[in-house]
Amino acid sequence: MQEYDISSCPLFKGIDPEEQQAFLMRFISNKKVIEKGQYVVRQDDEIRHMHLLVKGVVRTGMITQEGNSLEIEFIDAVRPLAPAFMFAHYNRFPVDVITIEECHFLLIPTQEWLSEMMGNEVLLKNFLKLNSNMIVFMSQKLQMISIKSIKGKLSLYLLENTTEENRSFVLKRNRTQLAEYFGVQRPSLARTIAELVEQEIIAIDKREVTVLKRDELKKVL
Amino acid sequence: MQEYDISSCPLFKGIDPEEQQAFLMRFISNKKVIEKGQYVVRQDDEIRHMHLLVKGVVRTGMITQEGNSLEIEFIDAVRPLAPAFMFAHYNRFPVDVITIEECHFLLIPTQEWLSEMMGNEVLLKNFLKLNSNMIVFMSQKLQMISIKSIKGKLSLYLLENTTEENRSFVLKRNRTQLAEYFGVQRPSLARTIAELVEQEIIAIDKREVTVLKRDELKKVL
DNA sequence: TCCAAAGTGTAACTTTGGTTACATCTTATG
DNA sequence: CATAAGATGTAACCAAAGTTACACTTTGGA
Repeated sequence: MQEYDISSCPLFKGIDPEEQQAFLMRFISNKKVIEKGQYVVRQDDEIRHMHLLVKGVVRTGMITQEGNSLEIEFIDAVRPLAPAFMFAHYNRFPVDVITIEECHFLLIPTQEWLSEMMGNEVLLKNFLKLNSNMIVFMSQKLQMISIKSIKGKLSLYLLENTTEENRSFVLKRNRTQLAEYFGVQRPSLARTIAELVEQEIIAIDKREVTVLKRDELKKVL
Repeated sequence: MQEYDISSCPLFKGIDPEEQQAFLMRFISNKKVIEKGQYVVRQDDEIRHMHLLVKGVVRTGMITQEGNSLEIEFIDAVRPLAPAFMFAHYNRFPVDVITIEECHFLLIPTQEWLSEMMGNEVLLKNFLKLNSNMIVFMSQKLQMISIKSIKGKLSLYLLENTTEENRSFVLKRNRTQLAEYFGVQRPSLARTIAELVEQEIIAIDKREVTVLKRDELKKVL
């Protein structure tokens, strides 16, 4: 029988290896192997099980139907699929999931997953944290997207990455990626950056940005 | 001693009145009364307790800093404050919360709330559902907002509210509200609707919309 | 080290949607 | 029923960002 190591999954962080093994033993009989290039689940399929990817890689479609880049995400083992959606009233997968290579899943019925969490505080905490973190991430994304102007998005980004004291930072993304992150066209972003530089609100050298007039940035928001 | 009825809170749905009473008894000592017009919590305050509003009304600031309408929300008792954020790594309130009238809160330490959930499956399910529903809501909002053009937003909205067979439906919102929902200006929305009518893709009479050319709408997305 | 591929800045032009103003229609309420 | 407040359609104008094209720079391998 094939062994799996689920210790890399955030759900099992802080849980004894023995307990992890015991967990695996309980659900190994629910193993499902899916060949390369097949659908694991389709968008709007009802979620009846916790789908735990224990081996392989999958690709998911986008949550946002439109956007500058098709938001395709790859998920490596060991990770749960759409854990944040399984207990919703509309408990259906938000995206298609397709295998990139042969994948192994543990399918744990929702009710049994609930029992597992009731019996293991760490597991419960980890699951709650995963969901909560997802919400924090989405709120930030929502905040960014709901700012309409490029100048506004950029200002927020610059203000969040600097303080009064620490006026400089190094961009983690290149210009093209930054434009994608903001959901705008690259030349448009370049134009806006050039404007801020022109007005001496910021200075920029390669990836190093310095905020010169913090107040001006705040005024934009 | 004042009595509270928490049965209206989705967290306690399906829980016996006796259990609800027992719950209240356990935490009634952690009651906190806040006068009208005072801050309950501020944005970025750490969340150390489940804040259960058992009496009164609060107002929260907006999640989105910009948008057409300032997204102010009123919360009536009995509801928890920001339950989806309490277990996040960045476990801080996403918004300011201010009382509209005298409010009573039950403050349940995070760890104790966790224990309550471990001891009551229905409570746990309700809490998970609340979080999951929040995520579903946010995904939908994200999807809508991330479509850039008004034509696109409108098309998605129309397609979601009709089928091949059922081509008509009655708008739940008036034009002004619809524009707010899309996060666009009302005259801009009116212009776009007029265009779709002009091209005979839809027909509209007061609140009743009929999709005439479904394919054209799909083409937009 | 050299070269192809990717990233970047910039300019001209187009499209979209925001802004403002106003006339008309609808609705709620006394 | 009368009337005022709010909702709606429309048009002219303006600002912001998308689009396209191209030259120049940087980067990562061969």
